Amino acid sequence: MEIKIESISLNRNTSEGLKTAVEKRKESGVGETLEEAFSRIYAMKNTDADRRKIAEVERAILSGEIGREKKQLESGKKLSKAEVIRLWNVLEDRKKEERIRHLIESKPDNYFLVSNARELAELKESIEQADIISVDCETFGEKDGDQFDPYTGKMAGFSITANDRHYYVPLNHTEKTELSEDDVFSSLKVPLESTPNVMHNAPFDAKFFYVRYGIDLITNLYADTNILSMALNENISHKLKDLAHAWLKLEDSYPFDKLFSKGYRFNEVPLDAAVVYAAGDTEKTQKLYDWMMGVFDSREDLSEIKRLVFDVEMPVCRTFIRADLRGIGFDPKKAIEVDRQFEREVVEIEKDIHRMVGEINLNSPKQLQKTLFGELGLPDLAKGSTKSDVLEKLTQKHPIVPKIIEHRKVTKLRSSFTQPLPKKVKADGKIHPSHNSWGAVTGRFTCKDPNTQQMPSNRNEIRHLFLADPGRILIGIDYSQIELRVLAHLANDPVLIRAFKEGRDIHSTTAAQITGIPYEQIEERKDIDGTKEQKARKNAKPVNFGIAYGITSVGLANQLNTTKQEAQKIIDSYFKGYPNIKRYMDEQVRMARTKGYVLDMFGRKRRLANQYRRGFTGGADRQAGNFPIQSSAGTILKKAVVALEPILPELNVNISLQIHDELLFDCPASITSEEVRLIVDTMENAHKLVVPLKCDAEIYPNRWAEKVEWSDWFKSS
DNA sequence: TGTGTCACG
DNA sequence: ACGTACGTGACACAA
Repeated sequence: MEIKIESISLNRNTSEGLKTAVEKRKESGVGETLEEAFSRIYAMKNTDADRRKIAEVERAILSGEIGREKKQLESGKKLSKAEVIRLWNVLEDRKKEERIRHLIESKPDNYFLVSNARELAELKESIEQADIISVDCETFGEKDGDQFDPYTGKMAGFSITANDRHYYVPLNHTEKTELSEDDVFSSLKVPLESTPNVMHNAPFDAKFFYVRYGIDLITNLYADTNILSMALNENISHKLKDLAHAWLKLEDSYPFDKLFSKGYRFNEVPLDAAVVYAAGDTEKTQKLYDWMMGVFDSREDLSEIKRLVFDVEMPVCRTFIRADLRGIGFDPKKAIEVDRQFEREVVEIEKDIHRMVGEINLNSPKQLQKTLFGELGLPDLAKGSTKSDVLEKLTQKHPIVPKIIEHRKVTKLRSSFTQPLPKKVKADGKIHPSHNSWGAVTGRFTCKDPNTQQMPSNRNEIRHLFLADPGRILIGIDYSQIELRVLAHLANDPVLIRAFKEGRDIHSTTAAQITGIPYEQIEERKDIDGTKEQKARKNAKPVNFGIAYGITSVGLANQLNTTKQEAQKIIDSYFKGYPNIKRYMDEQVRMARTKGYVLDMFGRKRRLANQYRRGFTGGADRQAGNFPIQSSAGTILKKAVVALEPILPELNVNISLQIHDELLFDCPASITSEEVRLIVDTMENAHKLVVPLKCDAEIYPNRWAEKVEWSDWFKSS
């Protein structure tokens, strides 16, 4: 590898240690001593990282390790901060070269580069003899490609660990081997697909193998060390190298960008270095897996979470790798059309706003602050914050406020949805999001590229851009009030339990508990505008939502736009009406404070000791109250996914998306109402609580969220 | 790179 | 007395 060094060393031969002022003056070369130059640069506005770099360069110059840049010296320029940073980069590159040299020299005897037919045959045999292998791939992006995207990125090569032998198979390196990609996969496809495997971040690697080479590592995916790691401790860093360091006490290994220069791609790494780096990753994965399984098996208290991992998490992980690969249809033409319409709306709003206050960048909270609280003199209710729930309260004070809120909404829709989404469409015309089935500390999913969990639900233009495949329809099935049902179960609260058993409206029930108005009276009069019953129910909704978050008077006051005192009264009467809920929440807080963690219904754990130590006491209390509810609800949906596993293929149905308490299914247009009921029943019976679970199904024949009535759809088809 | 804001459940 | 809703990811701005 070649690293360009643009500077020259003036003083490599000068003796180390103290130098005279004369020498320093000479070295700096421009009538300023180095000491003066550095104190000048130290006095500038520097970040902590900058200061570290400056100190490093100062040390290197004074020790003669590096000299100033030739170009700068010749033109008589004083040492600038920019030059210091450039010199730091040169030093960094030198260090990288040294690390690579060390890496190559330290190659263990059980690391093998697979570069010819004989070595390939050896690897094949190793895989065939192994009970389980670990797999990892190295990727890169070229031109428009993204190294993290299996649809546009490429695989430089992959590594395999089998029976403590660690192989790297280059596929796409600039340094060629005797093997083509065809040679490799015609030999290895069967053993790779038929041997149970373990990966770290399995969805990433499995998708690359499947998309680039049609290799299915999903069916035999046995464990993902990222998931195992979440099960053992959700709070730590789950990067492979960090885990190997923390748990295996393996010496620190450098991540890619600490080893190779900026812009360097893995396919450009010399093979003798690549093999050590890449095979090191599968060795770590394998050793982590062995270590973690040892921990799970030796500790009785971990048997429940181990069951959760292998009976629920791993099957769900596999299901969503397949869901992401299948993707979901998208309508980019319509997206552009909708974007144009939004643009027209924005132009109109901006005209109105400029008429009122002149030129202003509405995207800049700073400028907005100045205009609203400065020039217009509106009251600053929240320390200068201009977020929309604060602005909402000023909407009567000045006609510009509702305009700003509307402007925010529409520009948000454009910048987060109509503009970026068409760029996410792959060659097959579909969007392929990336679900992480245990991405959140609460066990919930996360999703990215794009995050289909945050498509707007109040305006349907965006969801309508997602399409059913030709000849097929989308069906969305969501759990109704699953968190409150879980809470009723966990807290064993008689009022809440009875409400769910009798199929009562839960917001009216809470309104009755808070106000003392009889439930039936609220139900009767809740649709009549201006009645106290309607108002009571409207106020009860945020209470029901907030209760699972660890409600506070300030939080509720903000939601209801009322005073802290008023909110506190509501909370007090809520807990008076639901005494067991209060007791349950207190119990979680006590558990978190004494034991340092809380548990959900299925043994999933949230460790909060650190939060308490850091003085985030109130926050940790609320997290303790929220976790069992959020986690249990999420796990019930995951159990439903597992329960559906044998059923869906029979019905020719696939899961497309997950939105926390909802699944979006891709179904044949010919699906019958009985078949949909079977899916609903399976979801409702995924787990038995003391209250019934209830699901609602919506039929979307063409576009997501564009629903037709159940009765209409099933009579016409 | 961190902060503020806002989309979702 | 203090500072608050829980959990995410994406984007624009300001350094």
